[in-house]
Amino acid sequence: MLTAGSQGAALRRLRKRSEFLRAARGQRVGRSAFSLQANAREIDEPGIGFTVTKQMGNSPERNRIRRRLRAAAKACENGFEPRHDYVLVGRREALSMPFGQLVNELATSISKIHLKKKS
RNA sequence: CCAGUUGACCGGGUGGCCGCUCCGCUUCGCGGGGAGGAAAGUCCGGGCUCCAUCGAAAUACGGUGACGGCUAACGGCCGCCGGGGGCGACCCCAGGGAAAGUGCCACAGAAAGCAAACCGCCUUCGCCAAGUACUUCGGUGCUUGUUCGUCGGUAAGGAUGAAAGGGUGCGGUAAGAGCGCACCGCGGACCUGGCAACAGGGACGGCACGGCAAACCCCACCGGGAGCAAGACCAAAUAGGGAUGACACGGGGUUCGCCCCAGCCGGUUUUCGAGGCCUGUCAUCCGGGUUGGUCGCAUGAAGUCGGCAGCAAUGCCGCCUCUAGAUGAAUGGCCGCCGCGUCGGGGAAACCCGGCCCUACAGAACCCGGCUUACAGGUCAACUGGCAUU
Repeated sequence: MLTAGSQGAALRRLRKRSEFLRAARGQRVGRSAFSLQANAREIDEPGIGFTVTKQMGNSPERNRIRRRLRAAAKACENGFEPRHDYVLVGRREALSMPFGQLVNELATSISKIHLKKKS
């Protein structure tokens, strides 16, 4: 199932409703293109999930938001810390924002959310 | 060339890097498949599944509605008819029944369905006036006429309305009127053509039978309900409902396997009577909910090409193909090149340079056949009306 074996940074995809609810109880950081939620988990591999609600647009637009966020998450794969679950909630800005900016904002959001947690 | 009508189609291409999902294999990898014409709205029709009935019919309710055909079926499609619109190609139509019955026809108008009569027109009579004849000078008779009243006639004309009991013309009449005639319209036995809807002709009738059924209704035909979160199965864990059996509690018997008898009072079973039941442990079975997984799940009324039949929808035959299967939901992210469009500049033109956009509508969720709605830009074919040329 998993393309395991390579590195510890392989991302695990969240699929259960309970996993999303658990992540939503943790820290969160907001940006114009997305909102990042994170919470600790006992599994070593970091988990990532995506949420795009119906208010964001029709079905092709929602798909596009989720795919761009997924590609951005893949780009900062090494930034995610183990033993944590992350959920990205999409916003409409994710459609039009340049991809480089999207990746930068995600990287800073990840470091910020862990800084916030320690304080 | 310009304007238009109808039908069909495309809906970016090609590479690089990094990914997702499914399938296969020689499994630390490799190879292959991977959104649409509407996938949409969920408006119809089916397949499939469960429930009910296990047979259809009836009632109720809902739907459809010219005629003929196609289809698994349809409210779909094709052909044709009728009506309406357009110079035309062509387009639009919820297109059965109004002498089965009930009901409605606002406002206006005299009157909205039995026909009736407001103004008007005409006749009789009365009153009045004028003229005239006679006169016993008081009047009487006759003729004509405006206003008014009255007994009637009439539906030409006016006025209202979406609609006023055929239309136009001539004759006719006191005035009028299908009262008579001609043409048109209407009904129509019958004849001809057509499978039929219907079309053409039409003796005769003298005009009667207004509209609304998207008002109730009548007629014909069709329809059981819910839907893949249908439904089937597996596993785990949790609380503990029901049934059956064994053991344990009193007395007696015993061949030590077990058998027989008793169980008051009280409580419960809605009430009364009868009957049944009451405690604990263990085992088995049944039932209920939760979570996860597997199947359902893609070979089908399937598609390409060719042939035949048919005006067509469509059907038949042959060959070949396998063509997405996700489930917090894959089918993508980024970057080049080409192409399209558009804007600006240069140029006589071909074209060149630069910028923008690189697209519209929109994402499979069990599967098919339709309908409806949305859609940037573009292509092709047939036909129509003009203009020019030959």
